[in-house]
Amino acid sequence: MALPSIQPQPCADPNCRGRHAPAERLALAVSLCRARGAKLTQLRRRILELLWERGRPAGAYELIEALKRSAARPVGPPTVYRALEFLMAQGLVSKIESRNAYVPCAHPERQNDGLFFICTHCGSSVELEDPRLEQVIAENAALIGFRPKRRVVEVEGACQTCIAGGAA
Amino acid sequence: MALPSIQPQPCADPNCRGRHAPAERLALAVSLCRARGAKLTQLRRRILELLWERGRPAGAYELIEALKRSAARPVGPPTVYRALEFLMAQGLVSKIESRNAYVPCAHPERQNDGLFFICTHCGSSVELEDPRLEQVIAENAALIGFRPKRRVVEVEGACQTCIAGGAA
DNA sequence: CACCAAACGCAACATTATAACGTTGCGTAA
DNA sequence: TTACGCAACGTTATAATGTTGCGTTTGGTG
Repeated sequence: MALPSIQPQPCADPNCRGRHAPAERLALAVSLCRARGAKLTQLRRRILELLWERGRPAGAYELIEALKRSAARPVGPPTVYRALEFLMAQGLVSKIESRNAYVPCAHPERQNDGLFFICTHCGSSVELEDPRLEQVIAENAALIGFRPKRRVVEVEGACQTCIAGGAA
Repeated sequence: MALPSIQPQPCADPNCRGRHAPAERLALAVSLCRARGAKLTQLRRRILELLWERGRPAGAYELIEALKRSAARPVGPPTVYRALEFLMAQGLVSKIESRNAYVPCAHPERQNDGLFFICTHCGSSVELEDPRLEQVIAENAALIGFRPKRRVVEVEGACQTCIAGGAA
């Protein structure tokens, strides 16, 4: 039941563009949580799975809808929000603040927050990483004596596919 | 009536930290809108003024409350949201996505979006600018053939004052 | 088993944002 | 003057997102 045959692979390519197999990423999440003693329950795992399957930011209420169809019982908003809170605390999910939506994190095995590109036409999102971003933010924070805790970097625009397809 | 004695000063200091006199920034907004043929109506100006006075991100419903006290008649949510939309289109206001709140832009005379530092203790925010940020984002966007339109960069943490005061 | 803490279920509520439609005021032109 | 067009604003209702409070279940532990 616990995806026994799949070995999680730490992704070494910072420009992999988030193209991971959901099952493989899920196995990594299981592995990480076990190592940390964090309880990735059935519900939490199912929500993470839904996010990976979806391939684009999903709102909390979209998840509730999806669960209503796939789960035995419908789940309420508090339940989903609590699961998302857990997943975010574990670095398995990020919130896209500009859309009130949630995406699975490409690289939960690393600590750093991502840099998100969200297409306003098709709604897809891609997570990249760039250490220079941390650097620039840290330098600016130092200018004003600010101690950063969390950062949000989101870029809205048109993705390659939509540009090529003439939609943008 | 139109703040006749104050001359708006384009701020040349990118590290001014947003410390501007509200009246002076308001005069600049009036001047910019006139030059663009954009109508900075009484209501829109009043909302911008409230944001400058407040000195920290304000939610739409806070503004509604403030207007209820200061204006002849109460205004409804759509009215405030439309005014904010106008002010954002003119680059006079930015939305802090991670807080669902709105702040006046320090430098509407320049085009670029800011880099916001928001203190989770006192709620204050500071807007900085750094061209390297545009550079890093542009390079990453190029990697995936993405065409950026708008960006959100927000850093949550503890400000100098709260650190010094022991609150953080 | 008894106990406890964490996770979950549920109802109600709070907050943020928008839809849909009506009104006002102002400029223009017959 | 009247009619028209248009942008801003008003009003009501409602959608969308997120939270609180509290009771119940569950899974581990002595």
